Amino acid sequence: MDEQPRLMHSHGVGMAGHPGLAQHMQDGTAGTDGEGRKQDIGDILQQIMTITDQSLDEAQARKHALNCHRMKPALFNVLCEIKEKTVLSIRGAQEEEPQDPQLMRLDNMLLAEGVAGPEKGGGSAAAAAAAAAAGGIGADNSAEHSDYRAKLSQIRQIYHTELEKYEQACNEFTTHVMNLLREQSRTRPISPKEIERMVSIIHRKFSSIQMQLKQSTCEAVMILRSRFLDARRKRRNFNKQATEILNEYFYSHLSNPYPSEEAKEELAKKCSITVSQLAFVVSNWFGNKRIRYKKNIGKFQEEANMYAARTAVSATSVSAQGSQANSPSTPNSAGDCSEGKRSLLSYRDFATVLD
DNA sequence: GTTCATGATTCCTA
DNA sequence: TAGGAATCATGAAC
Repeated sequence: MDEQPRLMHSHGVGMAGHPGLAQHMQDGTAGTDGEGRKQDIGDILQQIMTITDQSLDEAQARKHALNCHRMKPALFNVLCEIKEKTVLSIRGAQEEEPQDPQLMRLDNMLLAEGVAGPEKGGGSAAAAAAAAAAGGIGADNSAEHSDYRAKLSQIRQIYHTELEKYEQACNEFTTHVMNLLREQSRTRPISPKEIERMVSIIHRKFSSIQMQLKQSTCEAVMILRSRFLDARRKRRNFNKQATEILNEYFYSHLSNPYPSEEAKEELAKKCSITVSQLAFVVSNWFGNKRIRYKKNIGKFQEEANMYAARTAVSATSVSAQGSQANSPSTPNSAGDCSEGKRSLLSYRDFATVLD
């Protein structure tokens, strides 16, 4: 500590190796005339230049002396306070912004799509919803559905990997900066608050990078979703077996071709329509079939006869054991046909007559 | 490329 | 709200 007299002047405030500067700061009167001022500046510059001439050991020793000086904490506290009251406080006020609504939207969307948050059964409810909206037939559709789920899962995986990378990088960088600032705080006034602020600035920077990642992920999900949903109008024909099952039902219930919900579901299962809303697909089929049969009974006559014959054979073989047992549950009874649900037999009869 | 068959969608009505 | 009717869209056959 024999260096201290060199470091500090009589009033206790001085910078290591800069007595002239300390003196200048201290009395504030140096250089009242031009010559004196020039002399002071020259001294300061000289002292700065001599710093570079110092050996590393000497510099370290000075640094250590400064760190150990009894007045250092007090001086740094004062300087920190001054900083707080000036530039940093202004910057701090500017930095306190509410959470970005855009980021919130992205977060919500990623949650809704099942990309962020806990994994929902490997493919998310959104995938199921999209698949349901797409409807579809048999294995074809379930394959498409699983394709959608697989792709969504890939997106999810990439998103989480990237997110993890960003978080890791952010943590590493934050730790590095914090260590650096702590180290620097020995030689220049840096308050813990300032370090905190710096950390939050870093976090904000990284979260803006994260936002880009979230944005790209959302875009990818949207593209995937639109591709999948665009396939809604893509016609996937029922396979032959499914058509046979539906036709069989249709012609065997020609007097009332309006399958109940249960019957529709049963038919859908029989036709291997594996996704939700399967009854909806069957409804479409029956809707189309009814209208087309009605419009062109003559054309369907042969088909009707064929299925009628089949039903008759089947009914004979099954005999009195209840021929309906093999077919999906009974349709809405012909007796309660409303105005819109007319028997198509009358149309066939007319057509037969007209033929 | 055209035509046909047929699944899907939309609008309207009872 | 379910079903009819019209229409669109697309796969398959030629």
